[in-house]
Amino acid sequence: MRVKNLKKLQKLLAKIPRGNVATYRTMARAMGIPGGYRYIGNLLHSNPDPDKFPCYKIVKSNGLVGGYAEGTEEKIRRLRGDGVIIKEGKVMNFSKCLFTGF
DNA sequence: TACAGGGCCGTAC
DNA sequence: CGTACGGCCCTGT
Repeated sequence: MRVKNLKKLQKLLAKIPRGNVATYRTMARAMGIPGGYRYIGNLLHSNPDPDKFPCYKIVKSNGLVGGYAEGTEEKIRRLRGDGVIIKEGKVMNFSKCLFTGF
């Protein structure tokens, strides 16, 4: 099992402050895979432990929440629970909520 | 062990 | 505004 990247991603997610979000592109870049944003989605899709793996903190680079294994609405719900304002399926104040401190 | 396909995207046309 | 394709690693057969 090459869960190395998975763990890395998890660590990066843990670095995201409450109320902030990151994009697939950013995460991929932070992992050293600039063009692997799609791969990130793949990892998250096979998310082994949703509870310890806040993948909902990852949104599309255009601010849209994007998809979610358990449903987009659930994702939005969790984001709101983190203090992120979601409207019409997209993150409000996206630039502000976006965390790039990797 | 090898091959082929997949995925919560992004960018370009 | 909508469609098509691209490049990345993992999973399953």
